[in-house]
Amino acid sequence: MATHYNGTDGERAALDAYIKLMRASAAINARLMPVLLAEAGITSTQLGVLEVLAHLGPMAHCALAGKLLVSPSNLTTVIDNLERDGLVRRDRDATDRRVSIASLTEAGEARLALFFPQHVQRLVLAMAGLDESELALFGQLCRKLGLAAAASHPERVVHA
Amino acid sequence: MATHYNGTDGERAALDAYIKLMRASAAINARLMPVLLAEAGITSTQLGVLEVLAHLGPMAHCALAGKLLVSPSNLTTVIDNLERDGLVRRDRDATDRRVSIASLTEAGEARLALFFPQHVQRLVLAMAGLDESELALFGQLCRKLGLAAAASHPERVVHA
DNA sequence: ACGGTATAGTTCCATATCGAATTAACCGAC
DNA sequence: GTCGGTTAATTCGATATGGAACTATACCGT
Repeated sequence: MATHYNGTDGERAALDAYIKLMRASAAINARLMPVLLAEAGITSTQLGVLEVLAHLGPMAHCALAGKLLVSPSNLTTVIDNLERDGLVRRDRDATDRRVSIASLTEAGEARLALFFPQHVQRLVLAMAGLDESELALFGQLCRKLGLAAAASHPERVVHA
Repeated sequence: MATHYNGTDGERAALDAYIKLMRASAAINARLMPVLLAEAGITSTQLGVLEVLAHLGPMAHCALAGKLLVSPSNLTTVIDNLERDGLVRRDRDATDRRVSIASLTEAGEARLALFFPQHVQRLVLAMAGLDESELALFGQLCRKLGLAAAASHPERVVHA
């Protein structure tokens, strides 16, 4: 047991699973992110932005913040840095001038194409503690847990 | 599938599980941490420090950083803030004057005792997407994944 | 005893992160 | 058409976060 908390069984089960969840994500990221930053000059959140824009196309900041589960104010900073580095562009929406549409530049697409395959290689190594069937099961549990948590969290949009 | 990446099956499995892992931890923390900060004035990392000190007693910064998987420089900042708030105390080790021993103050123990039970209550709710047997299984998978990732990461100490 | 190396913390700098307040723009009721 | 509420994004201030450089101390081999 990772916790010594003197609560009910249910409490200790939840606390124990939570601690292991946080440890696992920290351990994985501690392996991946420093290399990514050193080799590609890209931080974790910046990668998230680039990936979403690459997969889903240009998107309003608001929608992007929902996808990435980060605050709008954080997103402003991250996109500032990406724009400064020439990887992302901001355009005002034509019909609603409040919204700012972020999209990948040519340089952004090129950069992503350059480092993403190696990043995935390292990801596979970092996740190698679980075999393929365990990964599938693990993913299902994560998804179930995450969706339930997000659903019971009224302020934040649920994103399937 | 959460990813559209055009890699091998193994790559997509790892990427998919990784994305779900990150989403789940973000969703859980998005539910827990704002409340903790608002009600107890305690951030996520500060809570980690308080918990470790409460369970394991006074500890050198170095050991604390290993337990929490954070950098020494980060820990300096966090302990600075905890010390300013009177929750933690620093003492120089008698035999090795390089090391700084962090320990809970009376106020720190009192504060922890005050908010921790409610925090655990909210944690149980946040984790309620999985039933007790699923939580146990999930914890095992997290642990296996995290330990493997940490073990293959030579720079950082492995902590069972 | 000395000198080189290793280790614990800290400082500094850049980035991330969030909440609150602010600004700009939209929209619905009247 | 205009006013009031709503929404999108930004700004601001505080904390977190990690790497690199630095300081102080310890240790080790000769």
